[in-house]
Amino acid sequence: MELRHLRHFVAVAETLHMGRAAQRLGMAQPPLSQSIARLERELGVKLFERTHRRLALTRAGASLLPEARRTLQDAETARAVARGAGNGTAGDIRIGFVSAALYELLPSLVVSLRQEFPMIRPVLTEMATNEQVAALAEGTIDFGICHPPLASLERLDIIPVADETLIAAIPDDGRTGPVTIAELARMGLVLFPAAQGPSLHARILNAFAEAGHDVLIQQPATRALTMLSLVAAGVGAALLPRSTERISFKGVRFAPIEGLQLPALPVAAIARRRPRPLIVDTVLGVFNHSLEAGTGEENRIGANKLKTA
Amino acid sequence: MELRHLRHFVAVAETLHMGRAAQRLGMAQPPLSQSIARLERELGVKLFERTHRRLALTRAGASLLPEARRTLQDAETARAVARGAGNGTAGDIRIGFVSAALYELLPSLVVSLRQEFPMIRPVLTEMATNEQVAALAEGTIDFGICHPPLASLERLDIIPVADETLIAAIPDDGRTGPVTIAELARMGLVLFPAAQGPSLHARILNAFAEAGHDVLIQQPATRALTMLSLVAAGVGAALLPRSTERISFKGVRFAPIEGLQLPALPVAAIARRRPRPLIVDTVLGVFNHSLEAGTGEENRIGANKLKTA
DNA sequence: AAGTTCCATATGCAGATGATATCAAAGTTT
DNA sequence: AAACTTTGATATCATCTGCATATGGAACTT
Repeated sequence: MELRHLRHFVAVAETLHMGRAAQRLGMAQPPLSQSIARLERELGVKLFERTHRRLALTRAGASLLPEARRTLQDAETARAVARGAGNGTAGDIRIGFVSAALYELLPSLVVSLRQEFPMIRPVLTEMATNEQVAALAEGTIDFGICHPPLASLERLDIIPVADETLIAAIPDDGRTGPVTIAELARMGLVLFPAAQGPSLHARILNAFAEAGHDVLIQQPATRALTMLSLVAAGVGAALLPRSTERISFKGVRFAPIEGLQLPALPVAAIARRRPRPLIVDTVLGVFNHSLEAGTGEENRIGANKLKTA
Repeated sequence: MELRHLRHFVAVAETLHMGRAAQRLGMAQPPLSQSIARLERELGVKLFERTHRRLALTRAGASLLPEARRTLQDAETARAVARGAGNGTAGDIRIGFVSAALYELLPSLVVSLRQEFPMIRPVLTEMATNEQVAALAEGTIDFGICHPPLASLERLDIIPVADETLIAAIPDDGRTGPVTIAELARMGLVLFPAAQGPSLHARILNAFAEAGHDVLIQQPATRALTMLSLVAAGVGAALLPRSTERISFKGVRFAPIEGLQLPALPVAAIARRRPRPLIVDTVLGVFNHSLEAGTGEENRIGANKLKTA
């Protein structure tokens, strides 16, 4: 049994007329009759009732029809996916992203991808910036959304996307409004490990020092949710990208920081330099689109226009 | 592109070795290489990376693989369904049933069917006994669960299944326990139309007459839920098969009937006489099974063993 | 009764499929 | 380093499948 036979069967089943079905298939009627007969022989079932000068589906034929249609549809999809993978409009794209991208950048990218290239399937993994660089090097991901600057920027395209503001997540004290730098210093910080972003790490500590406060790092942590959990437990205060504010976490409140000139948190897209799979360029393009489209009031990130170089 | 090519591709993709794949496919290696090359040419995509004396899937190949597998799987299913439809183990079976079957007979049949013949798909329609007879005659259903006796029993196999006891559904009076025949007669009845089961209809009225009570039919109704709704509205009392008791309907209570020798409500399976599609015999067999299996305490219906004639 | 419609059968040809033989490249062993 | 092994590609040929044309036959229509 081959797809051809299923195509023939479906055509005949839909027209119930050998001649017309043959015409639709672009072939003559006799070989079509034979093809159907062959299929019936192989399956050991009559698919059509030939009586009364008219064709009618038998029960077996009626049962086969939807299955045949589905098989043909799948074959067509397979074809389209393979072709699409060739020109970068289908296939898997493995995306690494930092948690700062989780609430705005990533969703808008995924939505845009589904709309524009439904045959592209994003495979998402949250990972820190340095992990992304390593994963790109060893080919584990194709595309990263991370926080520059990067340690090794060789063989990578780095496209600045936006600057995120940092806000504080502090144990809920029942109050609202900003926290002062003195309060933050008193609580101590839950911060990412220095290795994970040495430059930003240093700049944050510097900012405190310049303001005349000495701040203690109570506990390093990597993921946003871990940090929030630690904050809720009263371990200290965390500095997180503003979009994290969307999470409501029992025992934690978010507050802008008063009197402290914290560095902005840059966000960039990274990918291997060319030569790289076409799909990477496609996704970069969609990412660009989704940034332009997303600059309404919903998007708090000042969107630097992304250029694919 | 034919299924053959997909089979070849999947074999090579899974072994990553032309020779072994060819062996698995029962063919020589050279034509397999050609077949793959042909597929790549048609799709316009390289599916394998041939470098390093070893095969490796390209991105396009990796994308195609699951689609190809799925297509082959569907084709296999199509085959199985067609074959199964030939020997009565697959396909649609259109079942008509009276509401008395809704809570015990029908579910156990459907469950057994799913277990024993997952490729058989029951298509269920609730209809009265006389409707079932007509539907069988014109080929709208294949199988019925109804209440004998039937008006025209020509060309039908009738297999007695069980006797259901009738109980009363009366407007909720806050009490529990049985109702008397006098009370029922006073309320009047919500009963099915005589045409829908002349024999039972007559026997019910007779039973009242013999007990010395004249009973008024307040309102004819066909479906169990309609009757319950009318009972709740205080129109009268309904006589329903005991399994209906499972429904809890606001404003209605169920009660056994005291002092009235009501006829039992026979239930039977009906189908066209042979010749008939094999699937009908299969379903009759499963029905039989499910009756035997279901004679635990959960089954209040005394199960007469069903014989397929 | 002749004509029309429609599916099945018969026959022939072209192209695809697969087999055998051979080649080429890369890695392994002696 | 040379011979050998492994593995995929290419060449050539036989076979078979699939489609076309021609024809037959049954059922319904005019």
